[in-house]
Amino acid sequence: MTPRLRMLHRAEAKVDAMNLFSEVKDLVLTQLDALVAEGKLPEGLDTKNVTVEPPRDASHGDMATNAAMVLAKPAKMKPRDIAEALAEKLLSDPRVAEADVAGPGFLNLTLTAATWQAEVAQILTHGPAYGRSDLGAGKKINVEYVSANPTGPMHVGHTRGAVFGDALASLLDYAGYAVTREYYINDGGGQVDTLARSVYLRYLEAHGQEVSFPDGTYPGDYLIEVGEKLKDKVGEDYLDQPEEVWLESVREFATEEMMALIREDLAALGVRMDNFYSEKSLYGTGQIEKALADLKAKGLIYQGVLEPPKGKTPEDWEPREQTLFKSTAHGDDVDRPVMKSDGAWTYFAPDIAYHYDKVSRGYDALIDVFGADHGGYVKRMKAAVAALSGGKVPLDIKLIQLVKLFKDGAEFKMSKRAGTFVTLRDVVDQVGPDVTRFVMLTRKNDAPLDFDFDKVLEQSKDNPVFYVQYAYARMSSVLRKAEAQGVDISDAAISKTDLSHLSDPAELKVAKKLAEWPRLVEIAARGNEPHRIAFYLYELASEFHALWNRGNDQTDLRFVQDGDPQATAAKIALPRAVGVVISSGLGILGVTPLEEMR
RNA sequence: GCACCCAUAGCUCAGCUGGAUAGAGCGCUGCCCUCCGAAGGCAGAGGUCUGAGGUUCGAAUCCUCAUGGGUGCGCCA
Repeated sequence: MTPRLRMLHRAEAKVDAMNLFSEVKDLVLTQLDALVAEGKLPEGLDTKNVTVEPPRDASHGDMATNAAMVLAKPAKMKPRDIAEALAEKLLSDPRVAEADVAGPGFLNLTLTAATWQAEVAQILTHGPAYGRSDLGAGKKINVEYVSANPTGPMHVGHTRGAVFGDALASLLDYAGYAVTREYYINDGGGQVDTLARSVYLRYLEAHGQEVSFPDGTYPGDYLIEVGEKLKDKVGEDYLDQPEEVWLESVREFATEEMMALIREDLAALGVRMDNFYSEKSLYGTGQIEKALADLKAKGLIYQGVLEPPKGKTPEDWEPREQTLFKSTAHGDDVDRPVMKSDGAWTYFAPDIAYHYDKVSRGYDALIDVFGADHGGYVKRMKAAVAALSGGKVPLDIKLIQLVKLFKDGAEFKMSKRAGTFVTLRDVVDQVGPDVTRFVMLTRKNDAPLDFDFDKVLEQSKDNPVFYVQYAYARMSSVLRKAEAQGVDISDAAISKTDLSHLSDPAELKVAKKLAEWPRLVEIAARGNEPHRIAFYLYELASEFHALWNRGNDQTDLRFVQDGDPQATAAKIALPRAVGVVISSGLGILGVTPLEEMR
């Protein structure tokens, strides 16, 4: 093995300072180096595929490494021979109790109880910082989410995207990135004109006129108030006036009103943006021109005529020459128009300019959170960012699938026309922000989500929100009881207690689950997958509930030892550590832990 | 027609960027409260991971094809 590879190992170890799995992986790599030095392994082996992870079956041990199998071929040795040599080396580490070769060449490791006890102590010492990672190494990352059109209140579909983006941003922050949470306001296109016309109708209505809402306007009640506010502001000035007189001013007024509404919706959900970026600000300021000039300089802008899509040619199709972006140069299927045949920008042009601006602001990575119906734009956006940044800034686009609503046991279909339109407010007002957020994260972003109004409020184990909160409440209850016994329940005091009694397999099982937390954070952050946090918390809660019930017939496993404050003081470390991790996890999801279930 | 996403227990879904005998919850069967919150726990039954090839020590995971769903496809954002 080369010195360069050894240095890589050390760098990894530093990154994952508090991750026990990484520490053991580092140990494995170090011992592989030692075997090389002793001439028992050939030099120059590539160890990048060596992993240390929890085995699927706990009876195999605490951790398993595939090192022997990965290295067998390049080393031209039998996997079992490598595994046995490595096992002997690893046993010299005080943390390793057993090292067994199994199956095709797995090396199963069992760690000493003291190692797990030390991990629990780490949790109590570091508190919320336990599990924090510097995986991101302070790199700047921009997460764009929600970006709902400023034409009305947010609905349930937006809600899922908002929760996902917000949790992802928190997760990345926890994993050591410098995160910016950003909202792109689509205030530059035709739909804000439609909004302005709709508000104008409500304005007329506020003046006592009878109005009707033709197709292509927004008939929603939420604009009534805006029409009245407009009346308060401008009085009769816009009555009987042509559109040229009022359109621009009403548009601006209405957009601001809608953004105020959306900010309130976001606040109700507990989402706070760092930055609102206006599409309109890109027009007439040379920004779009600048971005396109950059692409043009790279030879990616040209005049051309697109082929009609095969199999589904629009009836009114006719070939037109347009200004096109050569997105096919960066993986797209066809080139995309940036300027219409009448000389106006397409929506794609400001999108390019917006992402150009993000790149210019020096972000190391970008993430866009879109609705699944925008799946068709992924390739072109990635192509644009790849071109603008010279391939230096990765863009990950997360598509959020639909939310299906259920009420009274049946699917609840939304329809703007029928007025059965469920807003973010409807949901948050009925079930609260915490439940809304957690439930929205109990599915992968690209899987459809069923949201059942009755079920999410149910207090039973098939409601994951309740199940996790219940575990936290039980933990809190235990601490209250301990305190009533006169035990000092501060984390500082608990962390100083002797943890060597934590040796029952049932207790160690919980400690092992806790030790997975830092590793899980990194896995979730690497994949931009906050849902993993929610699933982990459910599993952790499950382990905790199981241990709790063991106390029913095995009294020494109870956290509160009646009439024995000393024993209690020692026993509450584990539940408290569970509480710390649950609290951290819920914090990433934006959910407040409950100390009591009421 | 093309592109992207998806297909895992009867149902709803996980599956840690290729690991060992594929896991939870619901539902079903049988147990556990004079005892820290039973709003919970334990045990059992339930699978050709849609199908067929391929890559390799090893595939639910990666590649190709097929089938079945979802989304989108210039002058709307």
